[in-house]
Amino acid sequence: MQTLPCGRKKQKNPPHSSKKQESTTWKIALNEYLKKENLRSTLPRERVAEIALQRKSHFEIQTLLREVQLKFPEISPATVYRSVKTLCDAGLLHETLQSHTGVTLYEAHDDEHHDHIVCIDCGEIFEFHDENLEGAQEKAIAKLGFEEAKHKHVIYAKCMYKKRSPTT
Amino acid sequence: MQTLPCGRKKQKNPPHSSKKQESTTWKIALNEYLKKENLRSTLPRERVAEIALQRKSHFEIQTLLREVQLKFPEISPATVYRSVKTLCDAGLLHETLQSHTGVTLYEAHDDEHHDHIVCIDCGEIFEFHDENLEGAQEKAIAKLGFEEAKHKHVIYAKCMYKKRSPTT
DNA sequence: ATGAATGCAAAGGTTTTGCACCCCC
DNA sequence: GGGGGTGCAAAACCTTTGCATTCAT
Repeated sequence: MQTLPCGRKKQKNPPHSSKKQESTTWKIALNEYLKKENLRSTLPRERVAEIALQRKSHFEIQTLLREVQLKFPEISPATVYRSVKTLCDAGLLHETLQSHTGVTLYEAHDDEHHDHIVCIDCGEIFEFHDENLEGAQEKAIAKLGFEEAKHKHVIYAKCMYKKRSPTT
Repeated sequence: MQTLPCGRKKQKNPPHSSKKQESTTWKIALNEYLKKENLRSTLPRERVAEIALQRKSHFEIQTLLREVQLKFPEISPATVYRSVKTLCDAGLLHETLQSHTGVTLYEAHDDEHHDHIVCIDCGEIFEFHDENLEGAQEKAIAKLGFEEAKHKHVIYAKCMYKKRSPTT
């Protein structure tokens, strides 16, 4: 979750939420998936999962890769890539969108739907949800004959962080 | 420009439009830009520009690269990449969005603003413009404190091409 | 013990860069 | 003739793959 453009923090996990429970939820889900698919639960994969899933916002695989390498140098890049793939298959992670530089970003799966605004200046990504916009979009899609479907809605705009820069 | 989801063709350049004039417009703009920046107008760059700018819809740089290599084997990949960069700087081309496979797409600059729908099944890209949606989006952005700005709006949805596929 | 998972290194694919040469202005 | 542009090849990067080994079940 990102800082809102106005500078305030949007608290996704207020101080007294049931955070601890959350952090084990994915382990259960992961193991369920692994069992179902006759895959095995291993330490390297769990570590990658841990690091990937505790990230609250969008990350690129390179960032994850570096963090894993830092904390667990013995885990190879190949394993990170393979684990991310598995986590996507398991539905715990999904590709969200491309950053303003064109890199694929991942995000922990979240049941509440949200759209994204990517700042074309600073690259910051903001999540938001707007009923009116959802409605208008649905209508527009329907008018064009598209089937109702999940959508990723990404708006590239300018946040106000850089407002100060004068004429640069 | 793409086939509309309903199967009809949307004709962007009807048979008797002033197509010829269009095809030289970019040369003028390009040369203006080059002059302004003290750059030189050269044949390889012009050829890349020609091929890139005559494409009516979205293309990936790899496709362009292959087409250039095919028509002008003497032009090196490096030149293609460099030319695309220059054309972007000149405002004649711009990165549009990512394809459903995550590759950056380019598009010839077009004054009329449009949004994109990417079909998550077949990858087909459709352009559209919807006033209501634009309005709702502007409001949503404003509410979040974002500065009015150009936006790229990409919706990933399902078109109906694959409706026939039964249970695959 | 069986086969999935891993680490390593090599391969693959795309884009960038260094450099000598070329050619536009 | 000066400096931008080009082609070539090498380098840089990121990701995937093959294979022997390890390890979960």
